Amino acid sequence: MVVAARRRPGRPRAGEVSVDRLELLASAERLIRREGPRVSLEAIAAEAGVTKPIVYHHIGGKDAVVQGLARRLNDRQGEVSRRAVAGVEDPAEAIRAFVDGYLEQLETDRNLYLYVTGASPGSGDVLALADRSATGLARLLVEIRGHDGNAPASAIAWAYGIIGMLHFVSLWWLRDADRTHAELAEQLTELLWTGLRGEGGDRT
Amino acid sequence: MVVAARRRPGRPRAGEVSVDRLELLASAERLIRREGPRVSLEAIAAEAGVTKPIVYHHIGGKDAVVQGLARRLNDRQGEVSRRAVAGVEDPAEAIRAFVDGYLEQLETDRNLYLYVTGASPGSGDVLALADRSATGLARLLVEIRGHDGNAPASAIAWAYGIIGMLHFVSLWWLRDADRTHAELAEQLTELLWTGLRGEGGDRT
DNA sequence: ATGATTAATATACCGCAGGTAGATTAAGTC
DNA sequence: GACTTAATCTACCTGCGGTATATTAATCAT
Repeated sequence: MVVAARRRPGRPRAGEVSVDRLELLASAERLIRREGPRVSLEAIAAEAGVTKPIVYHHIGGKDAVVQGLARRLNDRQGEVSRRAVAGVEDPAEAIRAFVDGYLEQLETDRNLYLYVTGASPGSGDVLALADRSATGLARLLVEIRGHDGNAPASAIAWAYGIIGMLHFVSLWWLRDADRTHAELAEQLTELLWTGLRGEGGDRT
Repeated sequence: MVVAARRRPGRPRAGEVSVDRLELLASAERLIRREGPRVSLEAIAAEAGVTKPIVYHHIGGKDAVVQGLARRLNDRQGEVSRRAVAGVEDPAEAIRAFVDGYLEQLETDRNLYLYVTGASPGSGDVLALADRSATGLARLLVEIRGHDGNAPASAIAWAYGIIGMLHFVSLWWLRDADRTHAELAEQLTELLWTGLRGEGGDRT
């Protein structure tokens, strides 16, 4: 394991650049990708060539690190999904593309995803990182559906529900992967689009 | 805080009853209900009037305790939901009753639920306790839907998805409760039953 | 009876991870 | 050049999960 050379204590000399928040997050991400989701703050600091207090100074506690990584992950995943959906007309097909993009990205960000979602020291930590996605998704839901008249109240509930659904399916799929992301996306889309009622619906 | 009198070290005298697995779990549940989801194993042991190693002897590590409590919680919640659904003909109404029962039970088991779901030391722990529910639900899905021909493969994915959905919505609802469980059940049922497609569906 | 074995317990410790206080070095400033 | 300030490291504290070992008493073999 190649550890970056540690600095001397004390203020760095004039020319030396100091680490910043961004660099720390990038280091954390690199380490997690390489070593898996069970890395300590100390290891993260070491990966950046600094020590724990620096992480606290620039970012904050572990929760803040998780938050920061979650944000990057969210943004990247949002970007992928947005690109996948772009130009797709049929809404069901759009959902399929969205989910498929989500799952495909998940495979490459696997460790990062596990770190971010698996790090719940207290309790309501998993939610904190779902909040951003949820509000965004809720907006989208209101937009595309109008939500049957007057109730955007249900949109936020739906958003959390959908995110939870994707999350759990993701964890399960990452653990015992027994199908391709394309297959899984297809299956999830069916549930999301037509619901448990199925294709039949009101036709009878 | 009334702490049960600790025993003397050594084998208990002839008449004295010894704690068993069931009693330990009951104590843990009682403590969590009273003190919230952030209780240590040591506190759980103390609540039962014993010490940590006893918990390890009778149950196992923390994971085992969580598992045990999760099982009780699952069973109770399953019971409530089963009773709520009994005799309901309309499938959509059955779903609504199921979800409503789930949410109502959640309010009384709040702390326990948070303890069980929030305790993820490593990573894939949340899944472990979802597994039982998921396989059961998957069976149910295959049963009531036949799953459109030949694919029970998607049933398990749907099951994890639905459980994840309920889970996330539950966490969110427990945190910022802004509606009644009846309202939320109604909204979730709409999503689960008709899907994002909505009532319209194939009618056009 | 009495010594050896076994069951059931408590005490005391280990290691790790998150978090923090205080020492350390050098740059800026008057 | 002395003083303040910035940025860093070292060293520690705490809480928790987990375990090794001592302690007590019942049980069993002789």
